[in-house]
Amino acid sequence: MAASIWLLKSEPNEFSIDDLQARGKQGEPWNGIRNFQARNFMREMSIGDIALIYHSACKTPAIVGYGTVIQTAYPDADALNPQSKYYDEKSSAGNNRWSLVDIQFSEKWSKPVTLKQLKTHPILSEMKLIKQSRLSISPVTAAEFDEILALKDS
DNA sequence: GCCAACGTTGGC
DNA sequence: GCCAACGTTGGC
Repeated sequence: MAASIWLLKSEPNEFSIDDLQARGKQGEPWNGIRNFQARNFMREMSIGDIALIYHSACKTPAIVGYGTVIQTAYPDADALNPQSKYYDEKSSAGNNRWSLVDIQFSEKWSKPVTLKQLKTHPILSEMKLIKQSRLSISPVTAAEFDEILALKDS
């Protein structure tokens, strides 16, 4: 089966694509997702899936490159740690509500595809990212991915 | 910093 | 199980 394509948001102040690149081949645990829809998408991810990286809450929101899924969903230990800002009192070792995947850096684009471009594009303006703006992880169709790649090379 | 959108919580 | 209140996200 062909790899699926996803879009993962991150705030560059917190964790940017440069930080992901710096992690090298060990990758980064994509922790702190506390939204059920986003979590469910993570649980559908397979090794080798493409993870577009979108920078949000910054000067120019944009898709800035992509990574690859190198570890499928596993329990998020931060949910069980009262010291963590991602602690969830409703989770327990036997019933951890939250999961995460590991993402490895693949490529940073010299020409990011901006939110403005997406919003004005006939196909990309229909993306889940745009339609459901607060969702931090969303699926991307093969057709949408083609259009995104065309824009970053244009 | 404002505020619209919207997911989650909790009282009933 | 409804829905008002609340909290968070994220573009502008």
